[in-house]
Amino acid sequence: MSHTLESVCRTLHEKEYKVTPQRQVILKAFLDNADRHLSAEELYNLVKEKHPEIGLATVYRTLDLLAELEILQKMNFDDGRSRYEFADKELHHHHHLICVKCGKVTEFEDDLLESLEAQIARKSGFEIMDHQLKFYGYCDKCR
Amino acid sequence: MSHTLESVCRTLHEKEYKVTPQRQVILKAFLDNADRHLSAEELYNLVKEKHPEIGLATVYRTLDLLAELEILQKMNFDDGRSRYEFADKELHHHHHLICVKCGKVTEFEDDLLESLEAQIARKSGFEIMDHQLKFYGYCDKCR
DNA sequence: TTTCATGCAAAGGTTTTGCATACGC
DNA sequence: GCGTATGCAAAACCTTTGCATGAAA
Repeated sequence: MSHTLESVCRTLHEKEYKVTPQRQVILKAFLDNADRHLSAEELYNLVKEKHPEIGLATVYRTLDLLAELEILQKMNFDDGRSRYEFADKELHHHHHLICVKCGKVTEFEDDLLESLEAQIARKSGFEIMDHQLKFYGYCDKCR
Repeated sequence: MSHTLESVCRTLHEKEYKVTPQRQVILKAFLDNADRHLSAEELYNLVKEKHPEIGLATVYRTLDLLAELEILQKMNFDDGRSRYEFADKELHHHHHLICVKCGKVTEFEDDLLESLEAQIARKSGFEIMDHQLKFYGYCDKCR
């Protein structure tokens, strides 16, 4: 079950945040490019096409807010800027495959880390809440 | 087999980079704190104590060089700055445990991702060269 | 009407760069 | 002596913030 404009607006409403046109426009642009791991500036550039009045700071603030509400997750793919994706808490974790040649980020939809997590918790005394696994290599097209 | 001042200087020499006093001082400070995942500025502050003449830009340039030579690896622990650790290519990979409360980064010295890597390569067509796995949670002291 | 959100510009923090000087080899 | 490395300061880059204005509820 994925996010929709309506479901996110409902969440904003429940948490007593205002459902402004800017937030809706930004969210819609993000939803329309859900697979692209957009950065703030990329999203700003998309939004600007139809809504040049919206400021970059508003995009940053909206992304911050959605991340705080755990609707989005802030990610780092080592390209010097933060990128975002939907945080589907119910879904299994997925991993990221980062092409070191073209920079494309794709997802791999199996988790398979349970036994490793259990082992680490047992051996290290660390209480694990979350993880993030990135693979670097060459995508189909680049190798 | 880990890195030493001598081995790294030898590599610099072989690759026809100059073995300057600044590079040696910076490298020594890094070696003396090999477990701390120092950032450029932290390293600069250490170095400055005894060598106030060394500039921050030189620290950045030295870290860049050592990363390019694959002596160091640039890491990102989501605290807004790059951190570095030795890249021991021969050694097993290790994973990072990041405490979300105190920020401490510790290492877990088993890899155990071979079968997952094989599976991903098979299913996705991605040629995996490297990976990075971070666990977020609470360390011994913080929970 | 009250409170929160926005837009703009300025400031912040990290990293990079230009350039004259210094120095390893 | 040649060519790279350094130090300094300025610039570049991404992100956050202050503040007056505007709009949601």
